[in-house]
Amino acid sequence: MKGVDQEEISRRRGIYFPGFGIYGGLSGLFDYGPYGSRIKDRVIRLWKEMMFSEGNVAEFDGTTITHTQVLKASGHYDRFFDYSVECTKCHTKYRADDLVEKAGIPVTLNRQWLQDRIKELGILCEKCKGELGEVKIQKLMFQVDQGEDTEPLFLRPETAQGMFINFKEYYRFFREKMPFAMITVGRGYRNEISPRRALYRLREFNMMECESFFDPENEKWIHDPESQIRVTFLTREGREIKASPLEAHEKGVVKSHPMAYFMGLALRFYSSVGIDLERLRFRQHKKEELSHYSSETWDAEALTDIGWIEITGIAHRGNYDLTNHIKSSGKDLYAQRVIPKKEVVQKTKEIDYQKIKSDYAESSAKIINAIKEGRKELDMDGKTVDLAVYTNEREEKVTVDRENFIPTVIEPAFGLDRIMYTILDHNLSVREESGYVWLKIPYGISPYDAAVLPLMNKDDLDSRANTIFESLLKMKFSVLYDDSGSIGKRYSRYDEVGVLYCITVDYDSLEKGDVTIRHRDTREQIRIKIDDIPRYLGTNPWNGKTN
RNA sequence: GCGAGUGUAGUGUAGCGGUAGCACAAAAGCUUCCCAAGCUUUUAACCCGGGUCCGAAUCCCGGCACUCGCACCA
Repeated sequence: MKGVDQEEISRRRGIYFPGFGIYGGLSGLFDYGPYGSRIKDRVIRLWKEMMFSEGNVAEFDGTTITHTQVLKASGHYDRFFDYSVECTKCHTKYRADDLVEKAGIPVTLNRQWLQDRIKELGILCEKCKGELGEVKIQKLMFQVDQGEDTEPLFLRPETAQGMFINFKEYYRFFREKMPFAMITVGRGYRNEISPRRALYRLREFNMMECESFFDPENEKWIHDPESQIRVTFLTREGREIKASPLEAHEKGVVKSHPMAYFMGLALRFYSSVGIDLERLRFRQHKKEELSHYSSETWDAEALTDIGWIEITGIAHRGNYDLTNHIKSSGKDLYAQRVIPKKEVVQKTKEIDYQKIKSDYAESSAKIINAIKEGRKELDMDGKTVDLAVYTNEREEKVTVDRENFIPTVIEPAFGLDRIMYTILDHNLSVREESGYVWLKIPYGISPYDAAVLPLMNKDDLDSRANTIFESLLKMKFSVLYDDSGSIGKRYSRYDEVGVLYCITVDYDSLEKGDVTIRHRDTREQIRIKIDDIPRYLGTNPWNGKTN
């Protein structure tokens, strides 16, 4: 929003601010203050409600410290190091492994190795042909040390993995029926090289992620995508179309049905937290942009004062993660589907332990291992032994009505901090004539339900207002009490942090037992009975609509 | 991480060798019965660490942070 400095207001009013201020700060780390924390909590609550309304959705809450094997299987571990090298002349920076790869050599991810190859091959700066400097390592995940001789652990770079490694738990929870989805809200950590722009790029950040699991033969969500809300879709070919998620899917722009479905869900969510859909688009990732695991990815991007920013990524992860965790752990993370009954001949190989023992009493273990490795023959003391002799094939007829498959996964991942940034950007409003600033967020994410204000701090107005305040608190409303400064100044105070209602106790209140209730956006007031206050909070009595 | 620039009360700023002004905000009081009013009073700052100098917020060096470019962004 032009003319409003979001960061200035956020610092001043305790929405968010840079972390560790008294010690000079630490880049990429921000804290949410009293108002920001409440807004954030309510955004999370709305998101969860939205997701849970699907019925076949459950929640997961996992640890942030992560087993190293998980990250090795997920592919994060190999990208753990970024090898960079810089031109000593023009200071252009390159990825060392990219340069070596371009020279046509298979890359080993090792600092010294890369350094040696660059020297050996005489690789120079692509721009100015200057000499390249030292290969430097940038760690992209935060490491946690356990002890001296143990492997380090890592803080998770995304929340998703917990939803894959425990797949079987969820599969049982949903009584082995697909599709279903798991959601989680939590923190992730990435050691960004240059965190910048307030909440945009953080090193510790909040995510709201969902992993939905499908039988690849029936990759459809249980409901159809949104058909009413239309937004811009920007395809990987650069085509722009205005469509609802349903239309986008039917036209083949968005290939995946569930992906289109989650786009609609995202749109309803954005709308409920006050993000302007006129300043929102879905942008498809180009081929070279796709993550190591994804075949189709769409980002929801919002237009803010710092340009188009990604606030949600909806990625088709295929069966990448589960496949790798099956390989890496050796555990069964398969789902099963029911198929028509059929008889199949099952061939099983049995190792004839008795025969091995009688032929090779001493070195039977060698033979057995070779067979288990699937080898056909083995050299024993210069003689070639035919291993087939030691196995018996057995054929068995069995009835089968189930088969294994690895579910495919579609992941809508919402960046909470960026969503907060966008909400503030889209809702901080200025009155042109006076420069008056107010935050026009929906009631659902307003940090407090209302502020209770005595018109003046005397004549019993304050004690009456305080009684109302206390009783609203008892009824579990989140309210504030404020008797300091002129009434106008107090209205302004709560307008600026998005509190929708101000309840004012004036002289008439003392006689009639009523109060005025003021709406933030219209500044209109009406008089209502004190007992009616709870009924009015959350509604808009000025036009009969709810907020 | 590199290059350039910038760090002064909660916020926005002035001062640029003689230890800091202003505005808004906040607090106490007066005033005012409804949209950042006024008056009085008060609280409150030179990013951190070295160096030069009789004396440093000011000059120099290092760090940290921010802004803008470059690079990075699983």
